[in-house]
Amino acid sequence: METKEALIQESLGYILEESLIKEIIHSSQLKIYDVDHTIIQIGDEMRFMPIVLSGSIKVLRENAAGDDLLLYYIEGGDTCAMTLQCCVKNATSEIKAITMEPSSLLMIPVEMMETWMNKYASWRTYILQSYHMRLTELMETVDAIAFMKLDERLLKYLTDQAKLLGSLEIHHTHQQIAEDLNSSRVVISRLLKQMEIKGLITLQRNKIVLSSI
DNA sequence: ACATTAATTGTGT
DNA sequence: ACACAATTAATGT
Repeated sequence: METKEALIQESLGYILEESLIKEIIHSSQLKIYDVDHTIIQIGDEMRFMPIVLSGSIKVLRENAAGDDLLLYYIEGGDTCAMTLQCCVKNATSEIKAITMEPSSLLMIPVEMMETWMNKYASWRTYILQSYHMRLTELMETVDAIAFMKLDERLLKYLTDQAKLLGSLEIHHTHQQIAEDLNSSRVVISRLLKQMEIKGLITLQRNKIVLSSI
């Protein structure tokens, strides 16, 4: 197991200046989570901004009825500046975040955010870039929901997932996929079957294998 | 190794 | 959407 310092240096060392790295090491908390662990639940009080050091997490929105919708993913070295933004206002989370693989996260206390924003140019750039990336991904998701049919969205979901986890195999049940896409299990099963007939994928229990990306 | 049960997936209405 | 059948994995004996 790598030390906290090494992990931080490895993922952020190139982007952030030395003195800031020292401060981060000093005031952050390192958290290690297993796969499918809920890091942030809706209504949680936001006292930390997470930076993903390794692994990846998905961010979902939930409606009043309790249906989920996948918004975007956050990979290693990335952060969710939006988490911070949407939570400064009312201090509770509007979204939930779940690990997609075993992941290590760095928890930055929110009170450090403003201090560092004023103090470090590299931090400002980092946060703004992250913010921009999240917004771009969010727009892509909005486009997908507004303009793509479910079968196209499903294919995009599978390829995104494969790219992110670096494997053609996707270990999800049809039910879990349906939840991410805010659809129903039967519909997903049928669409997947069609894709299998077209030769795009092969189906096994708890596992979908992409023929190609 | 076998039987039982639970979870997942497939299909017709 | 619902109901049910079929298949597969997990567990106990």
